[in-house]
Amino acid sequence: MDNTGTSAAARLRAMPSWVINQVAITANRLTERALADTGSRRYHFAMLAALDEYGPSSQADLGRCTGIDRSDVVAAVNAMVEQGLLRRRPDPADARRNSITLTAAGRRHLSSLNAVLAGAQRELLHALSPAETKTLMELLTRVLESR
Amino acid sequence: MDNTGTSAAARLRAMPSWVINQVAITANRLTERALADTGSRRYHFAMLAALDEYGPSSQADLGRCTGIDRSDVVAAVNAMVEQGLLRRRPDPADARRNSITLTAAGRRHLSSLNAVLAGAQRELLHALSPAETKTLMELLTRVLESR
DNA sequence: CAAATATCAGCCTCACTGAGATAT
DNA sequence: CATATCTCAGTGTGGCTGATATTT
Repeated sequence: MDNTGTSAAARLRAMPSWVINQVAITANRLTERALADTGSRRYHFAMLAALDEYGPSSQADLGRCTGIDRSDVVAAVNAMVEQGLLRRRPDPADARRNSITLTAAGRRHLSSLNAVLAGAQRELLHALSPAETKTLMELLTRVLESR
Repeated sequence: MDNTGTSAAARLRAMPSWVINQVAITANRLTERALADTGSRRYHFAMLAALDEYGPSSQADLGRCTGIDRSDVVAAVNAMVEQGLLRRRPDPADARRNSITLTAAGRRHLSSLNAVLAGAQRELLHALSPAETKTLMELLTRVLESR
């Protein structure tokens, strides 16, 4: 072999799961780099965005609508309560639940994360036209929703 | 929130890096499950496929054409030499390198992995037509090659 | 000399599991 | 009772870093 150009094996380049994973690795690198100076991680953004969209939620619901495991939700809520971005209170209507709410600081923080992450998306997809990006998203969404 | 349908937040569903990552998680789950009874992992398959395609290679080249880190290549080669799938010899032409070659057992093993992984791809993409799959792969490949 | 290779030890995040306590 | 929520402790992989020894 003489792989000067860092091009991957044809067998791998033709395998959907491999290509998808490589793109995901790239995407995660870019988003992590973008978030580096914000004090937040990807999980944090996902939960802030969900709370902004749905309003006060239980941790279980938060996990469901972000795809984050229940036990990782606990850790992320802990961290963000500590940072003053979230408030955690017992849910008066169901004592099993915590009611998690965005604070004003959390809402401000979310909007700065939005800007930062929008930049990462552009970096990731700069080779695609808007129409192609739309097509890509539709296809990926179909794959995701098919299970 | 009342997220009975497990549908994700709109903000996340609209973010390319999030959707790509979710699909990658799904893909990795399916491929790992498919490989479960084979004694191999994804890294092992990637390296076997590269060796089959390019012939005997150094570990550094193997890492480059699979996207696997140099230090993880060491571990994977160790495991597969142990299993009798690979042979590791010093490269007579360059004493810094090891020459890694497929054994007959390695070649046989690779073709059973091929079958198993083809099934996982079908599972992953069953919601897409062949033409859509092709489009998806083209777009993802462009994203990958743009960096 | 600088650059490339192989190896080792170790880090961190993420995705996930299992079990327990509490409440519905 | 079964089910749901929250929490904790812990696992395993994957992607990555830094250092070292050796060779080109």
